[in-house]
Amino acid sequence: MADLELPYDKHSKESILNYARHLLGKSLWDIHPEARQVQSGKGGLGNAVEKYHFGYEPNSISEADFADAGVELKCTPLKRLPDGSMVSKERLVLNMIDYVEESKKNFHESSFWKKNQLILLMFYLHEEFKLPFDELFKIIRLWNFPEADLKIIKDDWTVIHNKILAGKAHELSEGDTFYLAACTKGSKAGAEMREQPYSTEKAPQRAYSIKSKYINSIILDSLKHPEMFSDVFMSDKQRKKIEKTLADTESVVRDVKDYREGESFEQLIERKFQRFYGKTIAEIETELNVNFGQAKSMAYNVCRAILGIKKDKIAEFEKAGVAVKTIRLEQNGNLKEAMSFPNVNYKEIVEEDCWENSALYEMFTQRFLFVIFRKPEVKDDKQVRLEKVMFWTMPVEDLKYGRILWEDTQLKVQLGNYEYFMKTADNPVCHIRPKAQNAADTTEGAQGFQVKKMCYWLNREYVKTLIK
DNA sequence: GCATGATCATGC
DNA sequence: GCATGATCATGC
Repeated sequence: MADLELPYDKHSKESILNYARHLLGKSLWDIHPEARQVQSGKGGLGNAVEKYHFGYEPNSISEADFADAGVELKCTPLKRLPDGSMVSKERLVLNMIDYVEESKKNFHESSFWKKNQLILLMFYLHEEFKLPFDELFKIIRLWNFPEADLKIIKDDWTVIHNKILAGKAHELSEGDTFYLAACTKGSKAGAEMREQPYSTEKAPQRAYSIKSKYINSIILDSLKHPEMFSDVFMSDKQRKKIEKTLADTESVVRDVKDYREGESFEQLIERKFQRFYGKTIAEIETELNVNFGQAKSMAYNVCRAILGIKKDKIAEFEKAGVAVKTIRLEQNGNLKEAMSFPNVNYKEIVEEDCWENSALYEMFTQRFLFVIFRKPEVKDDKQVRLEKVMFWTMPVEDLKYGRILWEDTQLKVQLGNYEYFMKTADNPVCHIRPKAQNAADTTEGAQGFQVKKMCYWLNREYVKTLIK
């Protein structure tokens, strides 16, 4: 198709955006009935939008889709939560990582930066039993990363790059990074392997991706701009809730000048905590003029206070999905308790098709911030001292024990056996134990009858060794 | 009411 | 001291 025939100016990002907006509030089939001839599955919508709406053949070039305007097109699904709000259905998968080629580049030469500096995001609402071609576009906008976020993304890219340079591409994990991640990509997770430059070991094929929590922050931001969305709110109540969420979040770093020379986001956070190491809760409370409140929210409140956040939520932690966890040590350095995680969802686990797509996998591949306290001899809970904080992600070699727990649990739930889940002694990393209000507090099992509530735990000894 | 983070209680 | 079972407390 000759350029002159294109209904937009391919050199102009504004023109491309304006033309994309014809789809806002509509489905592809609504305005391109001729596209009914295609019915391919995954990725089909993106390809069909390129072909039928924008009038060019889908490609797999290393440049952005609209090379002349430097705009990369991405169609990505939203899902509705039970409360009616819309969130990203999944991470946003970008280009494949060629470990060999990428190892030779710096950030600005990287395939990630070349392709994804400016993204035309077209969010459509996923609905069960509907083909994507028939689903409605709800948010359409251009996106480039704000300076403070780009700093974290560069740090993330460097973490991925350094692992490739160290011959450890096979140990990459989504939990290694904050916003930009190396996610597995292929017909079957882990099935397709690729060469890496500094090791003979083959590494699972991975692509750059933006974490779904970060995408959620883009969705929220879009709702501040009426021209970017169509028919998103179901009620005033919901609109107010979103306004509140937007108003209740605050960034740690508002100016990239806050970083010291060569410092990463992670190092900046650790630096801010360091001067409080060894201090009691009461001392930190006095010094910062705050009250940390009760156990459940204490660790997050400590983070907020020390990082200087006045509002409810720490923006960077929300966007990266950092899970803040408290660890309490006895005087001798032993853990007071194992570390608990959300409940086993019996109905869900029997439906999960593989370990990599399981809820437990998602929990265990998060980036964690451990806030570690140590107990003195006195018996006053408030007198625990802040020992240190540390970011952590479960190493790939330990994830296999997560898989063992998941496989064992799924099988037992399928068989209706709710009595003998894996215990501490059965698995070096994780186990399952009851967790309920009381003995009468039960939940529906996969077979429909009421069973005990259980939750996932990281073993006490395991956590002890990893914080050393 | 329920999910979640954390802690208590008991027995070996 | 630790594993295991059970429960408390908070926030939405």
